Amino acid sequence: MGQDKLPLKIKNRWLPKDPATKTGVKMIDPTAIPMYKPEEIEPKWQARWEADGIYHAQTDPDKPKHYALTMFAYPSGDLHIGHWYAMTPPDARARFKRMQGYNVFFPYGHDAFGLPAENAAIKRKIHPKTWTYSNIERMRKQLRSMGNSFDWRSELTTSDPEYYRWTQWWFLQFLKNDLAYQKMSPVDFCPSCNTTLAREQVHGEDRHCERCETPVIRKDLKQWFFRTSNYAEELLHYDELDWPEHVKTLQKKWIGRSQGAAVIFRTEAGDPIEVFTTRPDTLWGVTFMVLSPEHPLVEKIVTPAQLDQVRAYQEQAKRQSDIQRESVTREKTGVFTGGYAVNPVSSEHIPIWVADYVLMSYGTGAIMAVPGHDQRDFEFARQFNLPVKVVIHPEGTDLPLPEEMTEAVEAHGSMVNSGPLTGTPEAETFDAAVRYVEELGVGKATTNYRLHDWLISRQRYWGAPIPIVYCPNCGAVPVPEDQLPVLLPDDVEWLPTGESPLKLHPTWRFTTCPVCGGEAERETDTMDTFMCSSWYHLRYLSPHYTEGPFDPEQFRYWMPVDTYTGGIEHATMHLIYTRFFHKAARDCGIVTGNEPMLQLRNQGMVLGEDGEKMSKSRGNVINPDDLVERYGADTVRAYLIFFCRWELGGPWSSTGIEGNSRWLRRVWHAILEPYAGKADEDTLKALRRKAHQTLKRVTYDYENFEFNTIVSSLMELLNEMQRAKNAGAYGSQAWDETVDLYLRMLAPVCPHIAEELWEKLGKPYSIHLQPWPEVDEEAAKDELITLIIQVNGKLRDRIEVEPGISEEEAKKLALASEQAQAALEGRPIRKVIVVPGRLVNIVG
RNA sequence: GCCGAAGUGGCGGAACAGGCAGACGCGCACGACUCAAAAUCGUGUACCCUCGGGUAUGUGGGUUCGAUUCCCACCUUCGGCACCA
Repeated sequence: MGQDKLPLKIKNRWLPKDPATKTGVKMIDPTAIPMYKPEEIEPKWQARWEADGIYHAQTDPDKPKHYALTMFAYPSGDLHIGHWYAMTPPDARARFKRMQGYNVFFPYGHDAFGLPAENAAIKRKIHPKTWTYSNIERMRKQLRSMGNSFDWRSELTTSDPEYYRWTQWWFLQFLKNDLAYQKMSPVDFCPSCNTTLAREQVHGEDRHCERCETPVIRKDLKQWFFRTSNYAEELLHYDELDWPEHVKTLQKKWIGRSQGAAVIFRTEAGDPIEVFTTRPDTLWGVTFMVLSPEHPLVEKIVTPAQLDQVRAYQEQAKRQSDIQRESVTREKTGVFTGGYAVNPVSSEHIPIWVADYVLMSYGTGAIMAVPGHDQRDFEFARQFNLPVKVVIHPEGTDLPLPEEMTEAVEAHGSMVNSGPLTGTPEAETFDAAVRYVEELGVGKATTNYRLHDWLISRQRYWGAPIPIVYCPNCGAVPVPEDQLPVLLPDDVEWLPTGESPLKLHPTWRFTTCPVCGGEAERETDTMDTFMCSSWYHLRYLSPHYTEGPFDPEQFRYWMPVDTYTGGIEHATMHLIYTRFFHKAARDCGIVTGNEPMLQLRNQGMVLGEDGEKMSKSRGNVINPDDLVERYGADTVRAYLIFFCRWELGGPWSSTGIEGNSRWLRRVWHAILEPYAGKADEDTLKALRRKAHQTLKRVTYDYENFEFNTIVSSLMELLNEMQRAKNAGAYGSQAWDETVDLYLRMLAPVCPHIAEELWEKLGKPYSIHLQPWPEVDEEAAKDELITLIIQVNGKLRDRIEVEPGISEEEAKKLALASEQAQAALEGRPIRKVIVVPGRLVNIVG
């Protein structure tokens, strides 16, 4: 280094153009300045940092810890600009925290199991394992080019047997503690991916697969579930968490708590039909019941006369999920079963219908229909000429006649036409109705949740095998822990047939029963990959630990995660699963604490230059490797941090990044090119003031994820430095102090150039291990402030005053302003508002 | 339909707690350097204007001495949910 000379033609850059401002400044030998060559300094420092292990986190009870975690990515093969955007600002913050004296742990790994590997395998005839691991190899290199301060010693890959051994172990712990169970149930099945999906992986009104958008179908399969819904209530509590409101709202909606009552109706034959209602106060308004087409009782109550119709309807409903549903305002459909139920409060006999607007997956799959006070029931009643009753009278309204109603009255009100509860005032209806059914022994208050148990079985190859053996004598037997991992065989036909590929393996599935030693077969389904990502933050702590999923000593020091960052798309999936997982693990006695991640922040998305989502088909994809080659990683980092608010994201601009490239070159030259001259005291004071004001601002911004203004503040400071330098500040104490602060503030954003300049100035290696500087409040203080003078809220004048100016003095100065007086046009002054140190508003 | 986020110059964005709207950057214009171009440096850059000022933060109201910021209604864009009983 230091060999490259500047071409002579740019020797007079930075020289003031106006002779009057020259103040005798003379540049000393500009040709001695090496050029800024990121392509040379970046790999050099990356190698050095890694060799020296400066980002290795070491447990140190005397130091405050900071576990900064960024969501690991699926190794799809190429590092996308989105990965840079997700990882670079958190890296800058982790670096800032490190300089602040925290013992920072910032790990990285690969979420390597999953469908794309299998799909690629099918398409290109490459083994999923080969594909995945070569992608990982490639991404490792790309990840290193970012210059992130990852602690690579903790790198993990979820498809390594060393990792999934413990994924299987967790499954066994949950099984042992009755948090995992197997049941036959209608599940969502993607006919294109040939596997079942968790409820969360089914999207949209047409209920399509999140990955391939094929509408899912219902299948009755015996599958494994986790008891996520046991934690529905606890998951609604966020007191310990500093999470974005938006994410909490999404989760709360997803969990879907609703309070109401469970009420048992009976068929005329005496079979119970339990329903859930949020409106027990409308019990006397029930005029029919509706069962979901899949409801088991349908078989029993359907009369021979109605059988054909009901069967046909059930068949059609089953196909429904196959069919793209047309519109939101679908007409209600349904069929009468021929059976009748008895209303437990009124003893009225009411018809039982089957309709697909009642979902088997919510509540009990059966409802009491109150067309007078529920819009859906109302529409159904009108469709099939069923009676409507009015039993609630909202205050201040006229009681409508059922035959004249055009919509249901959903408002609350006092009870009418409700037997012994008639006349109950609005405020008491819910409690009175619940008490009434409780006394009759036909119901009770309950809370219902939308959240389902988590279906974790997948009929795919590239995942962690579920460690279960089926024995004809002993049933489903867990594989003993000392026999883990249940290894995924390599020689498998992974073509999707709708069956688990492992089932087609000639030998793998055959084994012996761990209990009786007899012939048995392995479970051939694998686990949902969200299972792998629910606990990776724990494995990072000790990725090669063999005594358990993590080293408890490491856990005690590092957990919980202090800062977790990633995309919003995981709000109702990964982020619910991992919270559930931690709570379940806590209840198994394996971990302590209630929450795994204390602080959560989400980044937005980098869009293409056209403002649209980046996609290959649109041709608007930005490739980070090309950018690094052209500008260097520091410029790419700076641009990503600068160009928009991190949580919002925004469109990429290929001219915008030029600005950041220029900025770093200016930083380079401003600091390295010497000037002769002597600046006056005021210039130096102003320089220090700006430096410390910037430090104050930048410190706040790093702490609060306000990344874009970090870069703009540093740009402002550079502009000030340039002015001071032109005025002869170079080489002064104030200059040296400012440069020192500048590099420390720059280091988290642009680690390479900061390190290089730091070294060139003869400062001790490494800048990334230097302490974060303290703000000199005295130096940061403004000498003069601009006092704003308004008349009737409009700016009329501004005057320079001492910051400590008294209200009286400010008022006097304002009233003395000619501009203000002119604006008053002789009107009398009614009021004067003085905001100390800011403005005076004269109202006249 | 319900829930959430966001609307500020030609563009990306700034404005910590209701007090100078447009920091910083891009782009553009002009100038310097150059034979010339690029690069670099400098200056300017919301709109209107009768040059005094006036108008501007999606639209319309409101609160306030004062609103990009708070409240109400609406419009647009993006995201989530999808008959949840």
